[in-house]
Amino acid sequence: MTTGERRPYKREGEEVRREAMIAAALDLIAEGGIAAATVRAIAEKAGVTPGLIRHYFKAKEDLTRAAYQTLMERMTQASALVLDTAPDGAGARLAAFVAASLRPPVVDPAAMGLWAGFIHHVQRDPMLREVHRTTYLGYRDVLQALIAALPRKADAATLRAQAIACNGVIDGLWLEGCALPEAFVKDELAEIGLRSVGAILGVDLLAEGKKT
Amino acid sequence: MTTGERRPYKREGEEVRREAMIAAALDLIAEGGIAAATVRAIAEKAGVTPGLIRHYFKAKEDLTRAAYQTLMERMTQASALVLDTAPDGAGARLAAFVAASLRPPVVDPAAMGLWAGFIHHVQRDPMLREVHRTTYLGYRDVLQALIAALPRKADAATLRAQAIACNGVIDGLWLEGCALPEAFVKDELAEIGLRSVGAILGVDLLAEGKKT
DNA sequence: GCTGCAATTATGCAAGCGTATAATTGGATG
DNA sequence: CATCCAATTATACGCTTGCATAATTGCAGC
Repeated sequence: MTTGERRPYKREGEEVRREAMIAAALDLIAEGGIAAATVRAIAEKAGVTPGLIRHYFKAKEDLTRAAYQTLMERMTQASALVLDTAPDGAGARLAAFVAASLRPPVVDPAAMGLWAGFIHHVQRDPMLREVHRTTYLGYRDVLQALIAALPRKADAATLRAQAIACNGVIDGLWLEGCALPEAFVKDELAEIGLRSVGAILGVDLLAEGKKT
Repeated sequence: MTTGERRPYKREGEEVRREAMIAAALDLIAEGGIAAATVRAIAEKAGVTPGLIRHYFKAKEDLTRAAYQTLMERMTQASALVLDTAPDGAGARLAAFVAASLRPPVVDPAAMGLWAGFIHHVQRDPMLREVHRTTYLGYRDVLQALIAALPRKADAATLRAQAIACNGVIDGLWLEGCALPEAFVKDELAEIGLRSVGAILGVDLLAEGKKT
């Protein structure tokens, strides 16, 4: 029989542990849904014992909140990244942004599962709701700025409506690509997205997109 | 002390009980997410004892499957209903269909929560996946038929791409309306949807929609 | 190298979960 | 109105869950 030795461990800073726990939680939710992200499973994946979670998050709900915030920040900076390496020209930048949103790794069943898993909490928890609102509107503002940069004339109200519409196309196509990946051939969604956004705005984005 | 009397009950047909249990499960998921739909809670809401659920569904997963199928059938026939009362004329029918999809009661946070709650299961359970696939493609076919009826000329490939695109706009705007209802004024989404679908197809749906 | 304290592990509990199985009873049938 | 079976209830079991609390230990500062 074993001598009941206590598990050895290494001390870490608060930040390191919190991040490990959040990452573990997101991984588990992506793999097996919200139900798989139990305190014990998160602890194991993060390489700690369940008790430590309680030490850093006073309740599991707090960890959930932190995980959602992290997820949203990841998404936001992922789309910002595309613009860093985008070519010059308003049309080309918009085209790159749209196309990137409709191809892997953004189009990814796991990402949708992750996002969907949080929806219930977002609808009920005012804090999560605020995170959601801020992220959504922030994303739309980026899109609206790209649209505004196009060489056209458009008043503010039109601009807002077009940004909402383009955001809607992107989100909808993203959703369908994630939910039913085998229903579309490679790059089909990106092409449809470019054509649709172009039609809404009255410009030819497909030509711009083909350049990249 | 009570005399431990057994709860009286009324015998019902299989169909009645199954439907009651499915309805109870959907209600609970809509109200409190998947986690709230426990066997005991479903039984209570359906007016029976937990054991009876096992009598009609050999496992909880079977009830989940039946509930998802029912949800999808509801949605399908809800959109078909709109077309029954739609005015004559291809453009007007399409406009009515689009607008109805972007207004209550179709745009409804609870419906989205319900839908999101099932996503994880849909991604993992081949049977649910098939139900999803069939429903999605069926809906898109209806939309494609409406588009095909427009007085324009368009080849099959273009038709398919446009149907996907229009479906994407509708789904995306639906999603945003459900997720952030207060971010849009009344009928704003429907108007944006009509304008966008019209732009994609090269027709003026807004004029058609205004008539109703 | 000792000391102190925060970081970490270990243990335990009450509640709720899905499921199995046995005991009852409603109500159609003759 | 007695019979009988399916519909229904009742009870219990083994697991897992989130959470509380107590015991340990790594390691920085002296």
